[in-house]
Amino acid sequence: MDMLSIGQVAHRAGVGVETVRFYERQGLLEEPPRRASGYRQYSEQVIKRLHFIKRAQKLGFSLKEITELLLLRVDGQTSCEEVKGRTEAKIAEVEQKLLELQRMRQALLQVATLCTGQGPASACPMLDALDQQETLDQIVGREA
Amino acid sequence: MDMLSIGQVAHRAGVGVETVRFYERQGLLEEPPRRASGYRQYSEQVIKRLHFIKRAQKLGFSLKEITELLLLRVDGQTSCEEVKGRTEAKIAEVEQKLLELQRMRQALLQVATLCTGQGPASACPMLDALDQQETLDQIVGREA
DNA sequence: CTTGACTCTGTACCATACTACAGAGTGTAT
DNA sequence: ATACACTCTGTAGTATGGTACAGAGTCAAG
Repeated sequence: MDMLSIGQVAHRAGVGVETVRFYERQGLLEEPPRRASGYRQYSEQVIKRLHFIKRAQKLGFSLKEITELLLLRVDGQTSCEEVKGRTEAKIAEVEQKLLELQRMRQALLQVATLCTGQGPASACPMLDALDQQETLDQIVGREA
Repeated sequence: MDMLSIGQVAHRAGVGVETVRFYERQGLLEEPPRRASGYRQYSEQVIKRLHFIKRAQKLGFSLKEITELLLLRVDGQTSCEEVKGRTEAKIAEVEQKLLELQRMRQALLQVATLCTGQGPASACPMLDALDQQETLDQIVGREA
């Protein structure tokens, strides 16, 4: 099994070398073994880990949340039940984000229909809507 | 027309005093006239402006984007069409995020069904699945 | 006229997620 | 053996959207 340098890892994962070290400091990547010189030596595994991180980020997870997702597998202390609990909490979180985004989408769509797409911006009905709380409050809802 | 102090403005708009000054520095609020003492004097107008900013933020616009929206209206050159275009771009952005979250939700749900909720984490079928990232890759999809 | 709340400027700080050095040592191809 | 790319640690800077002082001056009520 041949080892990878940090530069090779970064290149193959499509991130910067500094990012790899940053993730290590943040606890998203384990500290890899070192050569006598102190150079980090990675196995192929870390590429997959980096891909996982990037995907999760695209889905709106913060690095902190991703750390938690990763801990689900690493932490040998936790029981299977706890694993299930965390996963379900994460699902609830995702569903909450989905609801928020769906409401945002509705608001944007409705606001967009106001816009005729003609005339100067000074007379744009959409900007007017943003100026008058009744309109947008109706659309967006008036939660805290 | 009576004038408002920065504290009154902040209170009525539901933001902090520091936030009002911050928005001024960022160019989201015009520099208001001052009293002899240097105290800022605001008209009612600024309350509307602040509401506009908060509503646009709720729709997912960044302060920079909001600045642009505000400039669009001031600039007689730009058309309503441009505002519509920006809104539609924002809608596309939100819809993309929705798709990604829905896929993540599916992945988490499927992974959660593997978990019996019993026994130690070392024997958790879900963790096994997560250990072999191919499984999750399959579920989540393996785009760039 | 004093007290306490308010406001002023300027700077520093919080979290998030990197990114860019400096200055030193290392690996390798020719 | 020497050139040059690579890596090391540590620190500092970027952008976003604020928040929190310090130290000075101001306003309004009693």
